[in-house]
Amino acid sequence: MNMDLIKERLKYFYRIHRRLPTYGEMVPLLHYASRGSTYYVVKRLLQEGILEKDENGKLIPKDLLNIPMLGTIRAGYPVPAEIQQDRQLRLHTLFENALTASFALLVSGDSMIEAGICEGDYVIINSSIEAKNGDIVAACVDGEWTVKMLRKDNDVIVLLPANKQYQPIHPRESLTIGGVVVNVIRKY
Amino acid sequence: MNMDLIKERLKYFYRIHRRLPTYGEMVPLLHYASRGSTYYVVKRLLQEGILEKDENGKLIPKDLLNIPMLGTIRAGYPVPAEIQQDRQLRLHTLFENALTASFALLVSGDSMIEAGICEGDYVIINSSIEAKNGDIVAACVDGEWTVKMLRKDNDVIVLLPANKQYQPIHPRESLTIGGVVVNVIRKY
DNA sequence: TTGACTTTCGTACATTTGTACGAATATGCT
DNA sequence: AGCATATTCGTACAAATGTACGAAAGTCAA
Repeated sequence: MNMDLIKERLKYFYRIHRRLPTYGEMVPLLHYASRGSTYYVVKRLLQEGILEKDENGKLIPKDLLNIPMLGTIRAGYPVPAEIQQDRQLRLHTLFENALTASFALLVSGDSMIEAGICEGDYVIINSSIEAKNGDIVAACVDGEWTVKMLRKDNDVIVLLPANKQYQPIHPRESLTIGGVVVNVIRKY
Repeated sequence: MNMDLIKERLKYFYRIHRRLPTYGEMVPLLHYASRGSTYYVVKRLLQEGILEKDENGKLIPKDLLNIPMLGTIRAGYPVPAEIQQDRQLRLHTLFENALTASFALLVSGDSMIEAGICEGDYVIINSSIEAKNGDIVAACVDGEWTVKMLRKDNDVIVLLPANKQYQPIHPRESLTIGGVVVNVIRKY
């Protein structure tokens, strides 16, 4: 039994079903003839840390939601991508701040283009994190919402766009910080 | 029984365990006294489309991995975010192309800055999608990897940076398209 | 209050589950 | 070849699982 192939098949099942298979369901999936075999093979995956069990003894995914991380790529002049195989981009880690007290907004407009936030992007806002100087925030200025960079100079708050064609915003009457942008997600 | 509260509790369990609870595990989680009750309540969640069953009759999450989608926000001059409650940003949908035949790369450099791809971003490359004109691709030019926009003019291929300080790349000897960028993810 | 729902509870039952173990088979090494 | 180890199979069993159903309790409007 090829461990990588098994991992692939489990990953496939997980993608389709959004859950791990039971030992019984693994029998056809992994092309075994009995549950004893799948039990044995899962034991090995547990030892290798590819799967985990929670405190109720149920299997939970560990490295299945992940995407192989091949290394760094220059977006400047081309240099070799330092291929560092077998690292994994763990989506769970990437979105750890997105799954609690968060909401998403679809971006329209181009005022944050120089910060890499474009029309059509989704920004994830965490409303439980306190906004620090320099954070990109979703703010309600004088009754209207926008995404900008927060700048505090001793109690004077300015919201800076990341596009030279726009002016900094100096809140007049009211300012509510809705939360801090913790993720930007783009889909092509 | 408050459906929203139940949803919250299931979401909480899912975040901790990365799987749905069994009917038995739902009894303490949802503060019921018997499995009959949780079975009843899950039946309602299924009717409302909050949970699903796969073809094996097992529960699978539907709206649990998701992030509330509050609407559109202007990154230009502030306008009211058109709050459209109860829509959900489904991470699964956003990454549907990322979970098959894909790998991730960490971006360094600034040659794609005008396309909103910045240093520190993760790009997800799908190697099974054929690159079309205008796609952002990971390509190996004369032995070195880079992220650029693909331009094909009758068999002449040019790789365009998205930064005026860089020149278009005209592959001399070899060009391999590693795949198409399907997602960009940024974490602050 | 009455009556019609809706929700919860407890119990029951056939299946499936995780787990264990011994026998059989395959694999690798010397 | 031989032997040791790793893997697969089949069977067994207690526990948990999904499901069904009738009774009890709760809710709500007339």
